[in-house]
Amino acid sequence: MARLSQLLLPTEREAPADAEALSHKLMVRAGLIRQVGSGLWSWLPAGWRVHQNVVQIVREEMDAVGCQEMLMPVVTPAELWKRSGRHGISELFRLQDRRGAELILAMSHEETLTFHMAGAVRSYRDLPKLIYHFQTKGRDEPRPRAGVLRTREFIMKDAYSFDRDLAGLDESYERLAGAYDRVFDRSGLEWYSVEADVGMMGGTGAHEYMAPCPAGENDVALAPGYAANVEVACADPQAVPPLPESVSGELHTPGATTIEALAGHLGVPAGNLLKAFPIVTESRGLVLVLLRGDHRVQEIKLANALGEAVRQATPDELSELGLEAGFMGPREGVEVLYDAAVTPGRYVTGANRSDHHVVIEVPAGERHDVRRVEEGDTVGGRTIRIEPAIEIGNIFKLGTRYSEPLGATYLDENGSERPIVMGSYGIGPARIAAAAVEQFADERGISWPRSIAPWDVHVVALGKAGSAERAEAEKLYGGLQEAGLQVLLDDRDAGTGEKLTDAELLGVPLRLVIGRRSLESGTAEAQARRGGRDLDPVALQGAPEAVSGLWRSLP
RNA sequence: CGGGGCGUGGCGCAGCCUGGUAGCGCGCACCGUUCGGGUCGGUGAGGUCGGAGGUUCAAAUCCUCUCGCCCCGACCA
Repeated sequence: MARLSQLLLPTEREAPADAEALSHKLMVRAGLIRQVGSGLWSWLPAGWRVHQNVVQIVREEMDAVGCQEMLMPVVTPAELWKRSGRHGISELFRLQDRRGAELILAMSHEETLTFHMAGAVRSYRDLPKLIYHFQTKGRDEPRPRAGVLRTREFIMKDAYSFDRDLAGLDESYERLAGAYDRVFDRSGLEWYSVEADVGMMGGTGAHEYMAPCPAGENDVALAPGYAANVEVACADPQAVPPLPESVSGELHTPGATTIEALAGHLGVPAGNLLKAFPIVTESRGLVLVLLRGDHRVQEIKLANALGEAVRQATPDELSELGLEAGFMGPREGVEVLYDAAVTPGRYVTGANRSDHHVVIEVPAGERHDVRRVEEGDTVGGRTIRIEPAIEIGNIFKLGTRYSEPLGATYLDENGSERPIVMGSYGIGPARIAAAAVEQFADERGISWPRSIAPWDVHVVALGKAGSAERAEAEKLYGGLQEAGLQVLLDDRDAGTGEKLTDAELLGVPLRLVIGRRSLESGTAEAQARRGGRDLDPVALQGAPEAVSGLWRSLP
């Protein structure tokens, strides 16, 4: 049933006042989604059609590489998560049943599936296996945002691979990566995959699939032939001229507590300064990370370089060691760590004394790449740019992170017991829908790629109820449906402007208008939503075939 | 978790500072009009002012507590 007169499609003239992101505004205005609570959203009929279209594409491509669909519950015994060590995660929703037994809402399903595999897999002959499901995930996000982009409950396609060794995992990983390429190509999005952080929990490789758009929460570093999340990106820094010899010794720098102020005061580029970033780790205590003044610490790279979690030092910890914010520099008794971009030479740094800096000679020695890459850095001579993107999928080589604690093992040819080697692979259909809105919307509204659009064709019937235009539109509606097209008919008793405006807001790829004017020539006017391009009018005689062809020619 | 902001008919907002029986636009219902870009005119319905407590003759407005929501940052298996 796709008559607008009867459909639940509450369009709005104005966006919710608190909406910021384009996809948030448009998806609410177009009647696709409605908010229930913070990070909790309902999908109205038209929105759900988009979501289901994405789901179907994912399903087909998963099946095509031999991935088997099943279903696991959301409510899960806490015991499984205690065994894997994930019960302590702060985003985990916890609950109790009537007897007081502890349960959780699954954030993903590694534990549950590994538990099943532990029981089902005995021999290397049972491997490999590729399994997936679509299921609701619960994540008590500290800050849900931007409509459906980051929510506390959402549907995810999560797949898992089970192999006997790393070589097998590599094969499964490549196979899923191929399926992912096809999913995102078919979704009509602009996308790319990037190197990603594997996290502190081990894992041997990870890629994220990114859809570039302004509302994206991730920053991606891009150069021809290079793409990486800035959490892990590495690049060659831009050169800076050496510090002029005229600047030397101890410098009186009253109030120059920021890099900008200090560089301005001395009249030298920020790259001549040495920034001190105090951190604390479990095993090392306080460490002064030293990097060029024009650079910033990338805390994930730093944590990976140190092999342990990192936090910023508190003011108390600093004053205990006689360090003063704004005038900090290397000093005896404090461990230092130099960023890789700090080449040996002269730099201005804090003198560990109020209102004073000092020029020091930095020697050659151990370096760690812990800085965030900057726009204008280079990779193999090619310049980096940084853009925001939405993470729409990820693939991750888990290894034995879950199989070991959950006892998922198999016997090899020699009869020795080995842990199963796993991979995990996620896709968020809601994010694909939101990314499509972000990427293709114009000032009039959404412009869906035809592969995920809620309908293929939007037929607008002008004229008043009972008119010849309305009757012809009804006929066209029926004919197009018989030709296998998904058709939405605007049969409301509304004004022309309202109908056309709503059609543009909703963003169905092909719009056909039947009005008095078009009837005179026995045609329906056709317009492609993408670009608002007028197409040749379609003769009502034989319209279904012509429209099918037209539709296939659209993006 | 830190910072900022907002809760007043379905949506968007004013009123609050300076207390005195709640208002505007859109939408909605009905009548007429119009019928190729949110047409025009008329009539009308709809609100415990997020909640609780307090001050006061009187609270949307002042005070206390509380719940909810948004934005920036931190965080993000």
